[in-house]
Amino acid sequence: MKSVNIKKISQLAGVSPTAVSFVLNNREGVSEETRRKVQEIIKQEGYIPNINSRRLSMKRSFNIAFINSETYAMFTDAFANGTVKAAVCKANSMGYNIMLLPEMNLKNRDYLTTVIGQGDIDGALVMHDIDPVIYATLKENKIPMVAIDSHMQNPPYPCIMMRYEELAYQVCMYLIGQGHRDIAFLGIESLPEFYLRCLKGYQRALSEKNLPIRAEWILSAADDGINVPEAVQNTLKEKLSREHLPTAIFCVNDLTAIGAISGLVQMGASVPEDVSIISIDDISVAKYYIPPLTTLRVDTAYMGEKAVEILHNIIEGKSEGEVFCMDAGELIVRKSVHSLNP
Amino acid sequence: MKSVNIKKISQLAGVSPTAVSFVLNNREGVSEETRRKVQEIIKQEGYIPNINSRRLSMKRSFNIAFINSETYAMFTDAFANGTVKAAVCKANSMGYNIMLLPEMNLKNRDYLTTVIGQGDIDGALVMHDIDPVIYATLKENKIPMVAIDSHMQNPPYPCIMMRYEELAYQVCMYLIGQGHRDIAFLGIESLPEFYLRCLKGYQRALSEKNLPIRAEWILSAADDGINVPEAVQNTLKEKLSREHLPTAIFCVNDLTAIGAISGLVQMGASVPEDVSIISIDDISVAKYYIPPLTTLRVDTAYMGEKAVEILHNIIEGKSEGEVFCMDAGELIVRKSVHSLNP
DNA sequence: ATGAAAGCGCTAACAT
DNA sequence: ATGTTAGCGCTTTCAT
Repeated sequence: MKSVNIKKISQLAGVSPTAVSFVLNNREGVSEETRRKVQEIIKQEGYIPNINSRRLSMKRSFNIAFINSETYAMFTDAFANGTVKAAVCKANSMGYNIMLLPEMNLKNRDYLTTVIGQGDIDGALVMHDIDPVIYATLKENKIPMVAIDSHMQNPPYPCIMMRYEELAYQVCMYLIGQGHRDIAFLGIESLPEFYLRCLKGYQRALSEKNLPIRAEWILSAADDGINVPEAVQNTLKEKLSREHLPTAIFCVNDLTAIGAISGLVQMGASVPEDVSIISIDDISVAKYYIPPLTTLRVDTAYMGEKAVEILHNIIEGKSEGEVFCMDAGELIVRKSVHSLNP
Repeated sequence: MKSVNIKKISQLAGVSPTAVSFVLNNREGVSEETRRKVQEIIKQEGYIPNINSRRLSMKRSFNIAFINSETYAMFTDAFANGTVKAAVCKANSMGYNIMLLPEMNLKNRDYLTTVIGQGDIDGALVMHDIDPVIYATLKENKIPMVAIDSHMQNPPYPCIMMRYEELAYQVCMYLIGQGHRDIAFLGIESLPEFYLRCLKGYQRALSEKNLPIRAEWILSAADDGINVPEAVQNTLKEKLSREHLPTAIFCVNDLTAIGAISGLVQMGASVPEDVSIISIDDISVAKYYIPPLTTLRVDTAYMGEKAVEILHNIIEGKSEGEVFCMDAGELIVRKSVHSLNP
């Protein structure tokens, strides 16, 4: 197809392929005059270097894999939307392609090994956390990775983290500020580390305001990580009775909040009149839900970009990787919290 | 890193690199004995051929790009979830990687040109439809593409299609079967072709049952393709009055239905008691919305797989591409439609 | 059926 | 600063 290659460019410019290569890679070692001449020819011919040749000689793929772990489905995770888009743009602007890998079950794990063996991955990005087996595979093969929004308290790998305890604290303080005293906590078991961190924030806020922490109001849904709202819905109907309800529930994320609201409505309670709901994330449907969710927004786009930057630095050997903590989020006040203040 | 290459394998097996290459690619021209011996050595050494070398010599990338057009954000399109996952798995099983490209605005279009110029794409997949400029770029560069769920009536490119007129008809007939006579149509302007096809089905159903088609009940929201529910919400509040409402609205997709419901609720109407809502898609939140949506489910996973198959055949020169029509969908009856039958 | 050898289009070490 | 040349690890043509 495209017959113009580095050799042809070098001939047209009257220089050696090396000179052209240097110009292409912005390296010094060519005179300004040569550089300009080469650049002109390149532009004139619309020349774009063949990436595969480059890959072969440099033993690098310029590919970053987006890996999904077995228990996690990125494309049903509303949270991931902003992150992925931003990561793709950032990666592209830095010369990487983003390669999409399937959810990592046993069969697909072999595929990962193959792709790595082929030399087709320079690094990997992961949403939230990574299956230990997959992580081991990456490590064995010296493929650097960065987790975006790790839920762990002390993640063993480079990642972008939110201060979830802090966020939970902030959200609960808001509830208290609105006059709530009977505040329940609602977490999901598929995200145990995340659960614990949020719970800590909840407990700290209540303690600080001398509010009793009642065991009956620490709720958890035994979800499978996929159908979160449904599991939450069932949990609520099972564990709460219409007659004895908290005035507010802090749900660990929007999907949980959605499940909670639909569960409460099915029980005949109304939100926010009977029970206020607050959560963390601000996923795209949050503002169209009924009632629109009051939730703590997280800057997902920035997380995606930052993750790519960190990964790049590891790939280039400029860094060992880091745990990057995001600043706190922004509370988006909508309609799911009712004020009890006079 | 991995120092084992085809040469080493050939030496260990006591044959030529050519023989090994033939074995790797399942080509004839080697004796059964040689083949077995080579396979044994390959297994023993855990040898995986270098993909970039392969790409260079074959002038093929084994990459399929997932392209998003400017006015469309795949990761906020709940519909795309199932499709993308299935497409990735299928593509991988056929030896392709899926490369994620950013939304195609002007700047990113240059990136597409670059990626193509680099020789890094064998074919492209697109959700719904593709920007004409992007399509032209692909065509100029002889990059085959397949659109998944094209909304066009007569798409000029290979694609997977739903019979939306048929689906709309089916859905409206269901409404009529539930005793509804005052049925409104609600489309979105960002999807004009899709709008028209659904409208046709709506009109056909009503005509067939001798129901009047009233201009005032053919509603359209002037959305930007991104914040669909919000635009729909506003449209409804503007064009409908609480006193004069249809008993049912057929919304062209779930996101539109969500906007419609929240708009109606804000107007003081209740769904489905005052107004029934039905739509097409069955996106993941559909069953958690209040009320849970009655909607026509589309087999998104199958669409993704089929698209990859068709694309592969074009890439291999086995086919010119085709327009593949899906069978009709499955009506998921939940709570958003109220029966008016005695 | 088998192997030698010439690419594929770059990068990089080395010589000038 | 510039050019020569030898890879990178495959596929493929062409002899044998």
